[in-house]
Amino acid sequence: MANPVKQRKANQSQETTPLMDFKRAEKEPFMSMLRELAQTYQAFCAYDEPHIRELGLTPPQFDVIATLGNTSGMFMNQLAEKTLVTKGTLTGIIDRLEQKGLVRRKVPPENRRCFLIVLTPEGERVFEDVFPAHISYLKKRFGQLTEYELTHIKSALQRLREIL
Amino acid sequence: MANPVKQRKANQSQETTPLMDFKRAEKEPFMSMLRELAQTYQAFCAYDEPHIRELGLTPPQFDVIATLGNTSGMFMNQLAEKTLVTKGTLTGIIDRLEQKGLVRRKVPPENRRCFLIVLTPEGERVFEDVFPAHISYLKKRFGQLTEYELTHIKSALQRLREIL
DNA sequence: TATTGTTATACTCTATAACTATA
DNA sequence: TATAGTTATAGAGTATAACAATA
Repeated sequence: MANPVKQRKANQSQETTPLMDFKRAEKEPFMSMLRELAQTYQAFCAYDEPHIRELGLTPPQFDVIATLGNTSGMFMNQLAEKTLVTKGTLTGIIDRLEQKGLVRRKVPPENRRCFLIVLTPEGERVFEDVFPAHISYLKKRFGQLTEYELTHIKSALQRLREIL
Repeated sequence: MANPVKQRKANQSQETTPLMDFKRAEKEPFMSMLRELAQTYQAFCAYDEPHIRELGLTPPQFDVIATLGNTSGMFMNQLAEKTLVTKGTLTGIIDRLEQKGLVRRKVPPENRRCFLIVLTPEGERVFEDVFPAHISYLKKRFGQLTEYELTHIKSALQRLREIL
């Protein structure tokens, strides 16, 4: 899990949604707003993801740990629904987390078709230790926002999600 | 390029940033705002991407076409910077677009180390035809927003990006 | 027969590092 | 030597479909 040094020059992240440079788009007033959404989210990921990867986790893996934290476990199908991946994909993610010793598949006696996925003690430790650290990391930036600004931004985003 | 029917039950998209279910997070006021950001962006992708894929393109491929449209071509390094991928990754993306006949590598005589990537006539056609179609598709949803709402949302996002 | 999850298959993207060709 | 881009390598995620085991 060597600390990767990216070759890219830009200060940026993973996925790019194609709203960046479509000039005709300017005719539509909503396009500049959507471009702003994409850029803002990408800027957030560019800040967020390297810290997650330093912890030796990928974003989907982190998501699974976060989802399992403070629960008594979840079944594959529940977990897939929560984390928005298909069951086949989740199998691979859980496999890798199991290899890392962070989760465990438990077969419940009452229904031996399914697995209850639970955090191992090591997984709990990650959830307890590493997550607060990540939040502190985020706080460095987002702590700057006033409560008023936060509410404001949040309600703008909610309005946007509403129509989707 | 068969029309894929996703197995997932949830109405959702690709990548999930791990901000969904981390309960301790609630202690920090900014966390709910960040969760809203992630959910809103994901909801957008869930709406946006299937339409792009119906056109036979992946999001990064669409991004390249969009970036090349209305230009006289760009070099690999410029294109990599614009689309925020590394040069090695871009090679593969351009390869696949070339296979599809949408872009072409032109060797400029004055510097034979580099390639000018240009849209083929077919690529132009995609840019001219398919993009407006995609915008109409987006308009179905975002056309609902008033100009006042748009400005409001956009400035909220800008404020957020400012601190990143 | 229906449900749960795995496996098989295939593809795209991601990144780094070593390499080739040109300058 | 420096630059532009490819190639090699490796790994993660994505999806679908076929399958096995259980119910």
